Amino acid sequence: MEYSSIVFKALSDPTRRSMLERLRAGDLNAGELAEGLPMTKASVSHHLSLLKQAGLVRVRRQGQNQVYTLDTTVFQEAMQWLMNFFQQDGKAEDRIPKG
Amino acid sequence: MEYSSIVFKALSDPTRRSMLERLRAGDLNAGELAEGLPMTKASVSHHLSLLKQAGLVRVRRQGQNQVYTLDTTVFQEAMQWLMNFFQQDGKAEDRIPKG
DNA sequence: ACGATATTTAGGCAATCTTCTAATTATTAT
DNA sequence: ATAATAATTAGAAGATTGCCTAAATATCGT
Repeated sequence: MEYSSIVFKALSDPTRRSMLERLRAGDLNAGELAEGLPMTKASVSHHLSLLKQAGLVRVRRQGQNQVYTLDTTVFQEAMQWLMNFFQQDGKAEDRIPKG
Repeated sequence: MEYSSIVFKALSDPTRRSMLERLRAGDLNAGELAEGLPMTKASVSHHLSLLKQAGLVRVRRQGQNQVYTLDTTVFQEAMQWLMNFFQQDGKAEDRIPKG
């Protein structure tokens, strides 16, 4: 699948977006990410695997835990795709000055 | 479904993204949007219906044609969601100065 | 009103997605 | 080595997606 598709698909699920939002405040392990979510840890694990695939998070083992970190690189790429709609040869009335 | 989900899901398909990119250059009718795409007009119509649902395009009838226009409002909203990851109480090393 | 053109809607099929339970792997503590 | 804890993987069910063909709707020209 195309890379942009993977990223936007990953962002299209509310559960995954809420995980990403919680990771903004700091790293969390899989168990912590599962807390409060109305689904099993197995399902949470599956969502995490998709986020990992999309490059939106990285993971490292810390003892018994898998610790997840937000990877902001891909966010910037997705943002850039969206920004191109305004900055790069778009219609005049939609254009934003380059600064 | 949540609004953000609808928008990101709409953006997650390469066919739909390519349609949006072509609409940047100017309005196109359904037939023109279908040209060059490896699928039937019915399928293209289905994709257009999803883009409309997401608020990414608007449509008006012009004689026999349905003319599609890019609606940039929603792009800005999606962009804002992504920007929040950097500007709003993110981790220090990811933060971008507010200007 | 009729036929041609433009587009959407309906119904169906295969693939993918989200969730589950059960089984497996990895690490820690005894 | 064994038991406990943390997390993933496997396999299955139900919903959704993306595509198709066929039928329906809307407009235009005669």
